[in-house]
Amino acid sequence: MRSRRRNVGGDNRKTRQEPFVTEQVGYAAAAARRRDIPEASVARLPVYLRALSRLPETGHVTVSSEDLARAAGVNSAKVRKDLSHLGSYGTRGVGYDVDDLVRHISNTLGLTQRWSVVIVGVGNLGHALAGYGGFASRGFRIAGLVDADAARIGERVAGITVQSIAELAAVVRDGGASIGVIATPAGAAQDVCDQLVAAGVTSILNFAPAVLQVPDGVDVRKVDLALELQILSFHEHRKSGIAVVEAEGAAS
Amino acid sequence: MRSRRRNVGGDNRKTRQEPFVTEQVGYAAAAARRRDIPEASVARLPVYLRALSRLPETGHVTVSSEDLARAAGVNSAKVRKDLSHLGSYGTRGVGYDVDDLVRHISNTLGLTQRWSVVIVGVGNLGHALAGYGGFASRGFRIAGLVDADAARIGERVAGITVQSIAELAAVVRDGGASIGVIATPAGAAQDVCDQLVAAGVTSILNFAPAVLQVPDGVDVRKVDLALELQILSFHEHRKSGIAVVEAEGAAS
DNA sequence: GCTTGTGAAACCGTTCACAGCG
DNA sequence: CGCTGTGAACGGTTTCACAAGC
Repeated sequence: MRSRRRNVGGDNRKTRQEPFVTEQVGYAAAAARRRDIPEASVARLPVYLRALSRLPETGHVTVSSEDLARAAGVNSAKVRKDLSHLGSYGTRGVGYDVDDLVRHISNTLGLTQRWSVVIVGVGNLGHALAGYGGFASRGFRIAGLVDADAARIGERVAGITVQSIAELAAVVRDGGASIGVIATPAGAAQDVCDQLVAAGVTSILNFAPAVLQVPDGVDVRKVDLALELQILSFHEHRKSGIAVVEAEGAAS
Repeated sequence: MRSRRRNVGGDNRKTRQEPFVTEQVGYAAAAARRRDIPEASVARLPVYLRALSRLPETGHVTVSSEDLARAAGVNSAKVRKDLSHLGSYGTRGVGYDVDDLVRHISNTLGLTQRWSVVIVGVGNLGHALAGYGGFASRGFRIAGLVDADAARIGERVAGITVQSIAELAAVVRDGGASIGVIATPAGAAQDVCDQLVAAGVTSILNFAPAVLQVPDGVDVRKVDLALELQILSFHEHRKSGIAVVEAEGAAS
């Protein structure tokens, strides 16, 4: 079993299967079709899903790319391109069937199965994450909370008892966790990351302001609050700079 | 020098001024030069800054693009391209002066001035944000915490007294806040956003799982936990799909 | 020598515009 | 007719490769 497999070129176009495939033996074919969805599209699918989830309440059975685009804050060409990567599930002249689309996007994102998540670090942020409703509501299960601080072990957070980081491998194994969330200080992040990977976690969501090294086959996404603020700072600064330039331009 | 198109990558902003490339000395020229740094580069500058901040401790006075690239988790060509947007501050055959680079990046990002931030919503996440050290340590000041829940008003969080959302405009004005952080439930986000904009906030960091509409000139960045998890879910799903495909390939 | 700075090429994502089809 | 699906054009980003210069 080779583990290295990134960025596979769309070499083999499998036969366009019939539209009804759900979770049958068409699994492999579905996986093959799913193979080369651009990352940028993948990142928008959850947004579409959220927008779609509010549509049935308003009595909509179908939705046009135009309407969905408005609800998702993008343009309609993008919606159509993105959805075309999942296959042709729209009806020309009509739009997309809402339920159908929800099902296909959910399938594509792998949300039909329940993923287990282990959260490392139960400080301010770890607490907030453990209590975050979006975890449970979108089918993610918290397999465990671990922390390096002995004083925190045994504490109950969001109904879960905090365990020692020494138990990490056991928590991952017993809870079947494949996703790890790092909510530790930056200094501990790489070490925690290594432990997560060693325990078998293959996807990591990193909240620590640190660059993580991981082996091939492990996906990392980062969320960095200070970075976001600094980017906004740049734009604020630029805006005030432009104001100066415009004032000088007007004065001359 | 080259005259780029005035296409500043962001999502929303108007600023319909002509190219007007001034090579004058001083603030206006600096602002003009700063005008067209690609968004992708801007997003990496904070990462470089963080990597650089740990270098003096190890006795480094200069740093090569190669070393900085390693510390930042990117490649050296990218580092050089990015830094070239700030001007030519490196020395061929030697590298970049660390202090110099920190100063130039900080200037570019507007981190030489202290920005004030107002946080709306003091739930789990709001608490975590208020207590987050990265705010203060990178020169951001919390101008105030506001919440719509009457039961929370008066509560002290991270040394700051929570005020009513009715006071938002006053908090923004008195605190000189130009950045707003939305940490409310999704349903309240657009309303809060409108209030922030009305109060004069021109940059928003949105943690609520909602698409925000803002007028031109206001920058929005979003941080979406559920979305990040769903993207990881996709990759987990894809990996297991590939495992299935490979197993079937081996079996046939 | 070594490392920066930068055109040029390759790549990727977005937008346009219209053919195709219900 | 209306809307999807998509080839083609476009624009931004990354990577390459090497000339410039300490």
